[in-house]
Amino acid sequence: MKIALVDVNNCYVSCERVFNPRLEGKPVVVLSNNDGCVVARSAEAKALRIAMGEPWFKLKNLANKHGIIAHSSNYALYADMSNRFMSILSNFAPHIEIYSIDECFLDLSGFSMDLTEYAQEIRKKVWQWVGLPVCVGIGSTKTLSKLANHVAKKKPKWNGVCDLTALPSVLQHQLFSGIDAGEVWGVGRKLQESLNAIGIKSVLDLINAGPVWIRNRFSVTLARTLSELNGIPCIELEEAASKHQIMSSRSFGQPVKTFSDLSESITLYVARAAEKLRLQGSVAGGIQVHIRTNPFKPDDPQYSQGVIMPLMAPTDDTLKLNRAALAGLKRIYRPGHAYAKAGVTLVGLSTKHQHSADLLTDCDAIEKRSMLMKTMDAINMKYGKNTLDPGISGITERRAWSMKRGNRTPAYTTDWNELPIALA
DNA sequence: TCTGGGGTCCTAGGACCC
DNA sequence: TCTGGGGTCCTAGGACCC
Repeated sequence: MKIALVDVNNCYVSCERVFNPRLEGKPVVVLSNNDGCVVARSAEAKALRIAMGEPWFKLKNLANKHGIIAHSSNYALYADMSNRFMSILSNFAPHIEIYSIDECFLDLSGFSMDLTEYAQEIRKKVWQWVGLPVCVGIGSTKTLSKLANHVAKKKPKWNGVCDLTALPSVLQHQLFSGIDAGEVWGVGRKLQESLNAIGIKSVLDLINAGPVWIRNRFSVTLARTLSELNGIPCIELEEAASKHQIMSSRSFGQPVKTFSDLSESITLYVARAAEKLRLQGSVAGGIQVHIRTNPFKPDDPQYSQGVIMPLMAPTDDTLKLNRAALAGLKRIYRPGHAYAKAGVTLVGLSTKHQHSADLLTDCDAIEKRSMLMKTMDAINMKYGKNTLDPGISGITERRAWSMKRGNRTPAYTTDWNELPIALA
């Protein structure tokens, strides 16, 4: 097997730079919803040692001192850029797996040409067509291709492409002895700490550990990772798999106290989640509702609760899902708390047509409802999100709980009203 | 003042059954 | 008085990923 991982460098910052070249060469960060914390950093910002996930309010001083430019996140723009990026990649391999908004695995098994040259061609094409800088890692398993991508990104001498399959194993081991085990895909902070404590520091140390011992001391997951590092594929390439659960949740722009404000927000999240559900042709067997206070305010009374509401029959109907969600909210809502976040998760998903109607099912009513949902989705697709929502979700301008996004750039590519206009 | 959102997988432990 | 052992299923929670 030969797998390439193509990954956009500093994705959100790079997307912003496509439309605003003045950001070039400057420290730039993109913030999460509510302008809460840093989710993307330019190379210049990384050089200032700004960490991923750092709360923005803690960086205000540093920002003033170095002229750091912060943008609110603009997901409509990033999603559209991502689609263009993926569609370019699909021309370079028979099978691809879109792994995240900025990463894609390509199956290059059986390709006999010089893969480093091929990967450079990919980089060139993506740069020419959408203006995004990417790096490419190639390995005989997904885990190795991720590791190769890390090398391509961090070490300039590789010039953006690292093909481990073309590297003799002596040199591979030399390379791996200089990389922390924590950089491996699947080894997070906790695992890295435990591994370090028993003397496994580098990727090479991990490769040399016994698989049985790792399985017993840790977990099957880490044992699988170890096999992958040794070139034995354990993680398949998955093309367009359906989601097993669909979540929609948000932190509020300001604390929310009343049941009615909470139910407005829940209704909106149900609408978003149900739309995704219908898009992938699934139905949900249940809906989970969760609410919580702000854990960063330990002096406030804390409350965090969720409940799963099973449905009589699996459905993709926004209004039925919403009825269940609000009944769940009623169960877990406690007055007197300042809620910071709420959300819903659709669970027990299955393919829509797997379900046969029973004697009590009113097929006519279902058919009518299904038309209503299709119409709603079509209108929202054409005129923008939230054009049509269930009445209870509140009027946009009056929502006390809406997000803060102070520095959002226009939706350059997805909204007619925000197209960039070239000034002659 | 101000700390994201959306996923997957595994494990432990309780309920229940025979 | 003495009160097993093995299996399945479900859920909550943790760890990880981007």
